[in-house]
Amino acid sequence: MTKEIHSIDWELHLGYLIHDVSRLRRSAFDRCIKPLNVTRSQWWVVAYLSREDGMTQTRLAEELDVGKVAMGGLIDRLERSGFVRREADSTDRRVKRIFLEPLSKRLIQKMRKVNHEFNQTVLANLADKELEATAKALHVMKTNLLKYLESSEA
Amino acid sequence: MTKEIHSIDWELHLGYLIHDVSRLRRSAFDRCIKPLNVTRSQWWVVAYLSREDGMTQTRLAEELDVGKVAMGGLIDRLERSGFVRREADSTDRRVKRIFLEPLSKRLIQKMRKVNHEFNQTVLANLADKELEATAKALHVMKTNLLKYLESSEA
DNA sequence: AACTAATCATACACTAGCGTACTGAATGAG
DNA sequence: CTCATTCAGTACGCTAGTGTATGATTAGTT
Repeated sequence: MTKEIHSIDWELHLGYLIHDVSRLRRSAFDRCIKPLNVTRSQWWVVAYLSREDGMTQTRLAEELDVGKVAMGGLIDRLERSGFVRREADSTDRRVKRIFLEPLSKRLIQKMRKVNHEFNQTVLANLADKELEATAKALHVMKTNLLKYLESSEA
Repeated sequence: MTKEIHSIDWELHLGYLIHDVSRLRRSAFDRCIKPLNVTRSQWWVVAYLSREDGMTQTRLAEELDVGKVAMGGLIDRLERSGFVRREADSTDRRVKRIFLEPLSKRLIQKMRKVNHEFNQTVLANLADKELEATAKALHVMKTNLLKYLESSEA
């Protein structure tokens, strides 16, 4: 029937879809990790620290593409929950380095499993080839967006 | 080189990509509409009202898949900016209906153009066929996610 | 008619993001 | 060496989302 769909339709459709999938993905993931007593944003901090312990706050903020203030708040809450600790840098008295506490190691173990199961759920009924094509298209969009954001930031 | 990529790689990759594209899309869109003096969330409310003026707050919250409290706040701000007005329902004294003010009509006109240009930018260098395939894959993910969220909400 | 249920909007507390302004510390130019 | 600049982290105020609780009002049941 609607064989000839104009590009404007795909534009809108795709916009909604990306928005929806991303939102639903967040909701679902949040529900998955609720029992672990850590929020999605907080988990990302721990995940990055697990690859390189002792980063500075500013560095973490850059890696996660988040403002320094937001990162400060996240670390406040993570520290209060006992997942990380702040430590003063020995050579530069401005910087505070963030280290994982034992509690986080346990979290990381549990999260590995949750992550895998979650992806299985989301990507069910999709062939590798489709996933590859989708990733490629999304990558182009990402490039377009980065270019746009760069060009208009002046 | 890396011809044989295991599905686990795509899982992760795709997760990051969806997250990134969605985030960058939001940032870019926010920057686009900054001159219009309305936020992304607020714009969505106006957009939905433009299709059916005079909805109740609860109905709007459902349509936009947002909590009633969040919707209340959005309407507070939209009302303060003069984009909408609250009106008491004549038959049910609990409900307040939201109506667009003239200021919104002008906004809608401007937004039409912004939206089109924005999509052109994001979807540059992508063929219709690729967009179609991507939309299809995202739709499957959306279905998976909805099923999961439904099943686990008990 | 009276009591209970559900419903609409709101209040409060929390997480999370942004932007701007600020303090203290380090660094680079003159 | 000193002064200006840069940089790390924080404070404050705003938007936006969540969940839970509450008051008012309506609707349903007995």
